[in-house]
Amino acid sequence: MSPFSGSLNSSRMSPIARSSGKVVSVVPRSFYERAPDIVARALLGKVIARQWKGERLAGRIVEAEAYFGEQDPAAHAYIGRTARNAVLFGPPGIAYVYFIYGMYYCLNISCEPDGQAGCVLIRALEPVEGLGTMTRLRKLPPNSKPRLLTSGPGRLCQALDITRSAHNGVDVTQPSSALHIEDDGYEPENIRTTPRIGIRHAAELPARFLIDKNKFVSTDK
DNA sequence: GGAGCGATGTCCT
DNA sequence: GGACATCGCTCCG
Repeated sequence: MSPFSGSLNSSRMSPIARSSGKVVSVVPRSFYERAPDIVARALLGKVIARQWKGERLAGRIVEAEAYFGEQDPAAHAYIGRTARNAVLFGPPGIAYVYFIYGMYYCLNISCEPDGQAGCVLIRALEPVEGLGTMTRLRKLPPNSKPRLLTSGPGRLCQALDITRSAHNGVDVTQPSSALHIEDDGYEPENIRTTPRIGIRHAAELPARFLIDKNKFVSTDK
């Protein structure tokens, strides 16, 4: 299977790089203007790119969860609009970063049209570029297993130095953003759907998507 | 390898 | 004052 099928004839995506014959485009806002479960599934295989102090850090999305709007008891939007979750009610394609358990950040991308809440939680990446820097940001010893870098929502934010103060509200559809999402044409072969994990409310909903047999997912279950 | 648990800041009632 | 979309460390087998 060609890793390049998918984006070549997509005129809606503006190419931002053509190194080594590979067409890389930023994922456009219209991509996110859909239901969270559609977007979560479609985000698998896309690349999160982080410009960090002149260096490029990147990882491929291998696991994501959908959170629906005000009718989803597990979603932050469930309680209605507050200062904390305001991003969720705004336009699609914006990073929603929040602080959890007193020590970790989690990265979400807002979905649905402007005015409608909904988002996708990025749960795991396969690290692609800048593994050495990721290892240091994670405070892991050199030569640690790559899977420890970004296999989990808190871990990947630490590995990419993603924080609420720096990244909540960032537009990930702009190539110039220090945090944006790219499509390099990769298409995952087998996508598996499971219940969401790590939550107490509405946990039975099958809204977690992962690339089957990928060793960088947070857990196989 | 799996279950149990503590650490710790922010938001909302 | 409690909940929390986590992680890494113990302790036990």
